[in-house]
Formats: sequence, C-alpha cells, structure tokens
Amino acid sequence: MQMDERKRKILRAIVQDYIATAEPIGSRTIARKFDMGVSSATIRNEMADLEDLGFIEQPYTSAGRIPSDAGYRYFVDCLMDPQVLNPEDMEIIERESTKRINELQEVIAHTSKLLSELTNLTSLVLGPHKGKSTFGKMHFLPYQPGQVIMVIVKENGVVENHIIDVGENLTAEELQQVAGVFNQKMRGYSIGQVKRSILHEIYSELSRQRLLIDNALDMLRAILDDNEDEERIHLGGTLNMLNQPEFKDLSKVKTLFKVFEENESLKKVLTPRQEGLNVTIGGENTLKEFRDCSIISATYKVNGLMIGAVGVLGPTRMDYAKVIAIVDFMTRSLTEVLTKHRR
Amino acid sequence: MQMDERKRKILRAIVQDYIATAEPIGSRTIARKFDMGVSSATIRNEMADLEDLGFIEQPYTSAGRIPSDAGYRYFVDCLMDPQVLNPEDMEIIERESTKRINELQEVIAHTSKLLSELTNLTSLVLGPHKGKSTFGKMHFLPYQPGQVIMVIVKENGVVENHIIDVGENLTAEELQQVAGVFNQKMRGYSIGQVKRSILHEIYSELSRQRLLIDNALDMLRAILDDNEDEERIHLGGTLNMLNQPEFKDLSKVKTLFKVFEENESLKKVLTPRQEGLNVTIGGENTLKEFRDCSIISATYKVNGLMIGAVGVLGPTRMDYAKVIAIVDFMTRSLTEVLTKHRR
DNA sequence: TGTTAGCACTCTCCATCGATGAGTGCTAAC
DNA sequence: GTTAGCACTCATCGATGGAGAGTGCTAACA
Repeated sequence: MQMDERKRKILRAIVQDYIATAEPIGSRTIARKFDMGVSSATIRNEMADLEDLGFIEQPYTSAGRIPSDAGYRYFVDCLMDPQVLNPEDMEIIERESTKRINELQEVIAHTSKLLSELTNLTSLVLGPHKGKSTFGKMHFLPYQPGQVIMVIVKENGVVENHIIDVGENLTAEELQQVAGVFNQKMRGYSIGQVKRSILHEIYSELSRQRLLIDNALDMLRAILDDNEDEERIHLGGTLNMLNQPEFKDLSKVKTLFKVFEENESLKKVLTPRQEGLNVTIGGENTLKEFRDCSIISATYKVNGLMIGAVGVLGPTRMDYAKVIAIVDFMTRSLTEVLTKHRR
Repeated sequence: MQMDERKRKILRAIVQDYIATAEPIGSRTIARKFDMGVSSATIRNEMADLEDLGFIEQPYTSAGRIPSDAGYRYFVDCLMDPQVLNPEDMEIIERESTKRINELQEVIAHTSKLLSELTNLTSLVLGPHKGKSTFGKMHFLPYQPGQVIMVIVKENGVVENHIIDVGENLTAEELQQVAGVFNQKMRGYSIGQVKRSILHEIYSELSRQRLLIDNALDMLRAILDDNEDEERIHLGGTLNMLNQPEFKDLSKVKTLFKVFEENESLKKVLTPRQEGLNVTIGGENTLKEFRDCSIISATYKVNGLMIGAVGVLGPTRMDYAKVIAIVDFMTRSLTEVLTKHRR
C-alpha cells in the first residue's frame, strides 16, 4: 500500500486537529471540519489504511484516531509547511537580544525564559562547552591588607576575579613579579598540563611568596578545572507542562520532573547528534521518561569554537511548525549576540 | 472554658498525628494510639471543647478532626518541644558549608538546595539586600586591542570585572591616569550622588579619553545601580510540593506555582517582619494563595550590614519542630560562612 | 460531677450499573 | 471506487447503594 495525495491530506488533517484539540478525531469530524469532498465512509477506509501503515492509532476501540510517533515523523518530514516565524515573536526576540547583558550565565537564563514563554513549553539551554580552559594571563590588584584580587584571563577570553590571601603585605612590585612568573610559565596550559617541573620552576623563582603561590595555584585549579557551572543545563518554563492536557495526571508530571532534576540525563538528551536543528519525536527519545515527549533542539556557536545547544521539550502533540521556527530563529539570534559580545 | 492539661495533651496528639499521617483523626484512634487513660467518649467530649475553642475542626460531618490554624499556632507557641537539630542533618550542613564557594550567588543557590533537601519542602532564599552600592576603587587591565578589563571594587568589598571598549589603543600610563581620576573623584559615592560637577571635572581632566570615559560611566551606572539580580529570590525544591498529599489536586499546584513565578510577591512574603525566626501559619499569610501553607523564615546577617532571609514553605501541616530547627541552624551557619568569606 | 457504654445518625468513599454517545468495521448497493 | 446503513464496542457520566469511620446524645455508673 502506498501513500497517495488523499491519504496525505487526511493524515495532515488528523495531525493538525490533534495538535490543536488534543482529542482523538473521527472520520465524520474530518469530513465535516476539513472539506475533503468525500464522505466519512471513504475517509474511514483511508484511515484504516493509515493505521495499517502505522501512521495513526486508536487510544481504544471506537475512539477516534490520533497520530502515532511515525505519523508525527511523516508529518514533520513530508507534510508540514515550513513556517516562517511570525513577525511579533521575531520582534520580541530581537528586542530582547539587544538588551545589555553582561554575563554569559545571564544570556543563558534569558534565552531559556524567552524560549519557554514563546512556546509555552519547557526550554532547555546548554551553556557553551568550554573545552579545556587554558591559562592566558594573570594580574594582581590590591584589596584589603593581607588579601589581593587575582584577575585571571583565560585563553578563550573569559575573565574571572577572585580574592586570595597573601599572608603578609606584599608590595606592588612583588605581586607583579609573581604574576610575571606565572604568565611566563603557564600561558597556554590547562591545569592538567602544568607539569611538576613547571611548578618547581615557579616555586624556585619565587621562594619567598610561598603562601601567595599556594593560594593562587589552589584557585587556578578550581577555575581552570572543567568548570561544571557554565556547562550546566538551564531549564525554563517547567511549569508550562502542567498546562498540557497530557500531563493532567500527577504521576506523569512527577516522573517528568524527576528527570528535570538530573542534570546528567538532560545534558545527554540535549547534546546534539549533529549540528543544526534536530527533531526527536516520542519514542525516538533514548530517555524512557520522555517517550511521550518531543524535543526540538538546535546548536549554536561562538566564534565557531564553543558549542552549546538550546531545545524545547513538549508533549509529542506539539505545534512542530511553530516551535521549529522559534528554535531556529532563536539559535541564530543567540549566535549573533554571543559573537558580537565577545568579538 | 479553659485549656487544661488533658486538653493540651489531646491537642498535641491531634497535631502530631495529623502532621504524620495527613488524615483526620477520630476520638477512638486517639484513645488507642496515644494511651490517654480515658475512653474515647471522654476524648470525644474534650474534642468538642477544643472545637469550640477553635483549635480543631472537622473537614466534614463525622470525619475525624484536624488542627485549625489556631490549633497549629497554639501547638507552635505552647505545646511543641523545642527540638535540637538531629546530628546527621547538622553534620550535612556543616560539611556542605565548608566547601569552597566563590560567588555569593552560588552560596544562595547552594543554601536553597540544601534547605529543600533537608526539609523535603520548598525553600526560599532572599539574597543580601545590598543597600546602595557605592564606588570604591577602579582598575584597568589590558585585554584585547581596543578593549580593556575594568575591575570595580565596591565599598562593600564586592569585586566585579567587565570588558569595555576604549576605541583606540591607550598606554598603560593613560589607563592608570583615567583610573586615578575616577578613584579620586568618585570614591564613596553611589551613582546617584555623582553630581554633574564631578562628571564635569572628570571630563575636563581627561578630555582626550572621551570614549573610554563614556563606556566606563555607562558600565558603572549599570553596576552601581540597584542591582536587582542579587536581590532576587531563589527557590529550591518547588517540586517537593508535588509530594505533599494536600497538593494532589493539580489546580492547587498551579495557583501555587504561579506565585512562585512572581518574584515580587515572594519577596514581600519573605521580607522579615522582625529579626530572627518567624513562623507564619496558614491564614496568617497575607498572600491568599498561601493560605494553606506555612512559612518558617529567619534572617541572616553579613558583617551586621547586609540582611537577607531564608525560608521554608510547606503545607500548614508540616513538622514545625524539625523545620524550625533546620532553618535556625541554617541561618547561623550561613551567617558564619558569609562572615568568614568576606572578612 | 466526671466518665463511660451504647446507639442512632451522618457523610465520604467506592464499586456497580445502565444509559448515552462517539466512532468503527463490515456489507451491500450505487 | 464511493457511499449509506447498521450492528457493535467502549469510555464517560450520573445514580444507587452498601461499608466504614466518626460523631453527638443519652443514660448509667463511680
């Protein structure tokens, strides 16, 4: 049996109606709502075929039909009109992205919020994978007696500042000397690459500032170590799930929310299989808790180097055309903002 | 009618049993479970009295009794054994608080998480109210061509760094000169106090670095302006509410979660009426959405200056003794950590 | 006077039952 | 290939009617 034009038309009608109403739809309703030019009986026959093909299914005998995962997949791949994001949403995204935003962490939180508000679904944003952080440059600035501000510039351009103890009062010259040695010996190294010989050299050149060096190295280890923080996943609009009729059952909500608390699983889900846009439908999800959900995700770049991903999670019955348009536009906008920001 | 010892004993039994089981309790059960030395009929009479006094109520005719808000209040004020935090929890808190934590924001997130995990309820943490931020000191450090790192030390000791454009390449001496002028003119001032005359002086002394000054002032305005971010409320364990039998009704969950999204209301709820520990029970809440909830909150200090608050939100039926002990210990620990951290 | 036993009464909870209605699959006619 | 007709299925909803828990009241008892 083959798909023909009429079958496609009927399948499209079923998917669109179910996306809108969340109710199984019957042959009579299709004939009435979408004027097919044929009677309900004919549609009934076609629907039997569509069921044989695996594109639709009945929740129970003599209910209407709903799309199966395969049906959604066919819809997304072959039937859906690729939608241009509606101008209002586009404007919102662009307006929001021009706001002054300082911290990467804030950009992520902001993106996440926007995404969930526009889709009324749950958004997932994975911060840029930083790769191995390598030491770029270090400065010391005076702070309180016995403490200094240590400013670290990593090679990828990220700047961090921390306060460390130096024990005794050191002069500006002494501090500069210490920083100079660090800058000379460690530039371009990740903390793992700093061999004992290098440490040895540092200590021997700066034998008198032992406490300062110890504290600085401690801090560097913490900073340059694969910093989980920026790789953490950010969730937005988890509560939107409560508005979806498929989650009117509390136990379903709970299992879903339990997953939300496990960062590792989420990271795996969102980590892109390939660059660009991905659509994962229902049972295609590796995570069994998401077998009733679909995920639209896309990657973004910064300087072509760091790679992160944003995604939207919703029930399998979601407005694919719209969500895809939003996610697509959002990643483009995000790439642009981040590139501008750290030019 | 007066409360006597037996009435108190019965009320305590009702509250404790209801806290544990979430089921209305009847006279027969009380007589059986807690050996009162009297028959159920006697307890029945006493319960009728307690109901007249307003301490207990029936959800419906011929169900058992449950404590009223007034009943909980009486329990908390007069009946409850003040509980010492159990050693395991105490150890957890102390172990966690010794972890290296750099950012204030992280301390807050961490506290919130810990609090919700220990209580199985929802935690609220209000970051320190920073008051007006005033300018302390500024430094410039080299970054990329055309950009520099601006390090701001506020008078309260907070250090921030930001990257700003300087247009042309400036020498280290020029940068130091600019910073010197800022440090001399603006020390101790909040951005609102910087009068036009001061700006005028800065511009006239540094007529050539116009772009740098403009950008620096822009950034200072953003940084010193009442930074909402650090005053934002942090929620933890919102999902714990789903495990409470009183929220098995989805619509209740939704109204509650809606409030969670309004930071302003939450801030108001948590902003302490007085220093130290506060218990707000059910209908005592000003927020009508929280009329079925109780809040245990407490304030914490940093250097006796900044004041924030932590709180735990749960159903009216909560284990007051335990939660109070946890919140109390937690604020003490928090005060200690923060004081040590920014000594 | 306080305590207890007994009893009728109330009200929720739960399972059962039947009517309703939406929708299907099949057959036969067009 | 399309359509009308019809029997059949199954979820939903409201009504019904025990079962069980708990109360309030009365009367007896110490």
